[in-house]
Amino acid sequence: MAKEQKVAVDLSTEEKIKEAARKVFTQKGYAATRTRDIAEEAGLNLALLNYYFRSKEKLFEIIMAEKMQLLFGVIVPIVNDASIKLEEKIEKIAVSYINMLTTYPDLPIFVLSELRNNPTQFANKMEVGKLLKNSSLVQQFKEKRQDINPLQFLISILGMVIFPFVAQPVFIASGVADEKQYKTMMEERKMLIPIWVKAMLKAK
Amino acid sequence: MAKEQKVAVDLSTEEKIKEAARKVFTQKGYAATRTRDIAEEAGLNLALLNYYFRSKEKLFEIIMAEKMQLLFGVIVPIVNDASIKLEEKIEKIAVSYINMLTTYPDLPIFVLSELRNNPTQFANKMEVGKLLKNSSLVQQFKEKRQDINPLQFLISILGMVIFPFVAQPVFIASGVADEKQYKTMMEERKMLIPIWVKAMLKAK
DNA sequence: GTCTATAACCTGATAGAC
DNA sequence: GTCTATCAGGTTATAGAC
Repeated sequence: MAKEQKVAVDLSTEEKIKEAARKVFTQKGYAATRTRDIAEEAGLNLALLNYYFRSKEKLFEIIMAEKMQLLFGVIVPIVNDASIKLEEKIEKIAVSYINMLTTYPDLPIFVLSELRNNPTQFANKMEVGKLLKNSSLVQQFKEKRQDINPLQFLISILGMVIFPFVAQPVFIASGVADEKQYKTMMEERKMLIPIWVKAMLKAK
Repeated sequence: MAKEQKVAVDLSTEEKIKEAARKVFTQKGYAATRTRDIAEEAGLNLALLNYYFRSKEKLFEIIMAEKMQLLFGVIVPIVNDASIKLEEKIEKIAVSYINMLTTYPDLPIFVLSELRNNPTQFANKMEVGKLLKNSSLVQQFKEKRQDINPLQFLISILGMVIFPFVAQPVFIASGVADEKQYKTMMEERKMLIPIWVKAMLKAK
């Protein structure tokens, strides 16, 4: 069967290319992606990629910035909202992240593995670091627990929320669960993680 | 400054190539690695790669199998040892993994991102799945908590242990911590994770 | 704006001398 | 076994017709 155009036809050419690039880059990573793959996915000619975006790298940078925004953008408004108390923040982080990652399960592995290759290239997009370090969540945690580095707590929450999506291909391919069961489990985790994290808060 | 040979000179040529391949593949991934990079890293000529390993892909498969063994091999003997009780298993998993990952911090992101690209190609190396599903740890958890899917528990432990290493480049590059501080935090986690996980076990 | 054809370059692999 | 030189094929990017 011949490969077919996968992108809706009622988009501008530029948007068709971006849409195809989002899909292919996210699935295969920068290095394994050929501009031909993107053109084919978009149902367009190869030359149009360079006409609209000048180079593979420029196109990638646009997609990468978008994807980092998507991944980090979920957490920033929550951890920094001082009007939400700690326990509620935890619930919101779990629910928002799991909702978003259910839609884009390969987002974290994409962003994290591309950042491994070029940690500095995108460092400017990562003031996230300082936003987290001085966040309302960190302040609230400090009030509860002076004996533990708040970063340890934050990393643990993120690990419980994000890691299952990073490891999803392993669990599926190894037959631990099928895709549907896995999705159900992620749904369950919206309830489970807040319960577990609250228990961690009190643990001695 | 000219790039130099990075591998000890007292190894066999074959082992020099493997050692270089371990380093370059792990750092950059299969697609972004050029056989020339490996040859240069080994301080050897490009032709020797094909002489000893026939192709880039064959060499990669050898390294990939090694790395999967390293990543999955840590946990299998622990979760399946019925003579160790649940709480002790948790401690052992945290300590063994963090020790190993401190030595090979980029191991998880490498294995997980390569598996994303070819989940089926390495599926045979992943009976790990069933080993975990029927493990002593799962049995022991079931005795304690009939109300929670044991896989949820296992994924959470692994997330707390492995995720910090997957996300290390982000935290370092965003200035949340420097490499030394991060290492200290990982050391602390050997104590912290067992405490937190035990609290999760009792959480209602 | 969109296409075909092709240039310019890169990469994996091999031939053949030593 | 190890090297240099080179091939064959693929990939990004562009030129130029429409």
